[in-house]
Amino acid sequence: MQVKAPRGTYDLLPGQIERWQWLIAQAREVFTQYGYGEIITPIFEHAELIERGVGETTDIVSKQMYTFSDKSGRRLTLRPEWTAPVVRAYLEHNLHARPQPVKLYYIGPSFRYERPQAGRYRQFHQLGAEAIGSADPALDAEMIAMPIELYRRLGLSRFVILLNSIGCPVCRPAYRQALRAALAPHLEELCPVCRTRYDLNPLRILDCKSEKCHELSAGVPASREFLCRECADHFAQVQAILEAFGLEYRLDDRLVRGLDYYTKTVFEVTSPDLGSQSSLLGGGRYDGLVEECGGPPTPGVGFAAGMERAMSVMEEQGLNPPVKGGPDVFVVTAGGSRAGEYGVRLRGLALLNELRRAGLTAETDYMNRSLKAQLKAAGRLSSRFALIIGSEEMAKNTVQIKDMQQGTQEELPLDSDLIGWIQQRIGGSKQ
RNA sequence: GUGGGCGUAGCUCAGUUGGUUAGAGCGCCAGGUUGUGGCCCUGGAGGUCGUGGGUUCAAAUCCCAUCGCUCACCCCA
Repeated sequence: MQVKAPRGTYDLLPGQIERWQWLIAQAREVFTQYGYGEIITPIFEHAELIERGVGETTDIVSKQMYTFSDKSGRRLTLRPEWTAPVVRAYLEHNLHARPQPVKLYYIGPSFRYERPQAGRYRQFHQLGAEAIGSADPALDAEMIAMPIELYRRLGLSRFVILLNSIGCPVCRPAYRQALRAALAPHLEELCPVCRTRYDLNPLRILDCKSEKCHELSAGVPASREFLCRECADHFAQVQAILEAFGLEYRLDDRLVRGLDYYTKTVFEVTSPDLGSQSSLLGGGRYDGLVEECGGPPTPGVGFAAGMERAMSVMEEQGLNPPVKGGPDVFVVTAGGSRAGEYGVRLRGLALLNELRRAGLTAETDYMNRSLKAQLKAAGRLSSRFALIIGSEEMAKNTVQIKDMQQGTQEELPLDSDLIGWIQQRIGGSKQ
């Protein structure tokens, strides 16, 4: 048997998961403040939804999907991203009947079959948001400002906002033609992939990393020069709002994004503290997607942020959640759970149970350790108090309570208000 | 799918031109106190040297293959 997590997946254990939970907690708080409600969709969807939603010619659909048939022969796909599933849910549950726009956020795993590397996994986690039903440029800006605010609260700094507009079905054909015209003389010099892109999706030639293609496409016109009146107007407003928010961004002619559904605004936030996969989040507007999925013409905009990427920067910069202390009390039973002292153990366990029911964080030993070793364990857990009970205490109906920080110890009657005594000393925050 | 780097204890790593029972630090467990943690001292457990084959009197060490990890390309979160 293979005792190893599958390639491109990993386990999160206590010690690292606190940071993960912190990220999620902060995200929930920020998204809620911005008026987004959480949505959870299935981890798998009908393959067709993803294929049509994301686009047949994209890398995701053409080579990165986990697609399988279930026992009834349905073709299903582990979701490679959340936008298409969220749009599906929007249509399925008639969310267009609710006040528009519908603002949703999500947190959870996505799957893409790729060779793993720094910041890239086969099961990775995204947190993101979608605002469906409005074409307001304020939402485009919100999709950038909101995650940036999340990063700010987590303590991340040093990111670069890349922005572009790739037009709409009205103006893009003209741009495509211009692009083809500019590249036509060099068609033979393009890489094989780009030669097929030339016909299918010439915009993608712009973000080809091959040196030759990069050179050849250097002088071509930018999509922004071909925007129709509406798109140009929209983009100007997005920029104005970002500026009003005090967010600095960089216009990037080559930012076209690899998913077919984008229209108008596209953006990416990158971090210099990441490896080669430097993108913290990406997103854009998708005014044609709802219709493509069988709904009425409905605008939408969203972003998806990589949780592993954020975690990586947080780790890099030593950004940790506020430290939580150890247990309030560690119950030490002298003589351990040895048969002869079982009465002691039983009394100790009853006390432990009582402490926990009172809302205190309480621990004990489960390894039949010596008194000394139990105290050591209590110290290792940074327990605030050690409550010690042995045969002497049993006889006197008392317990020893030791302050592990001060090193002081006193004896209290068993029928005194032990819990009150402890609560008073750990501060009133616990009930 | 392609290329580079790396696989020795739970973790981080030593291991000479091939040479005897493969080591250290940390961690873990126990003892140094008949019932008291942290520091210190002592001891202990723990390793198919990734796996398979080859060369050799002898392989952790050299060769081949294979698997895994990792970084990069493509692309993206």
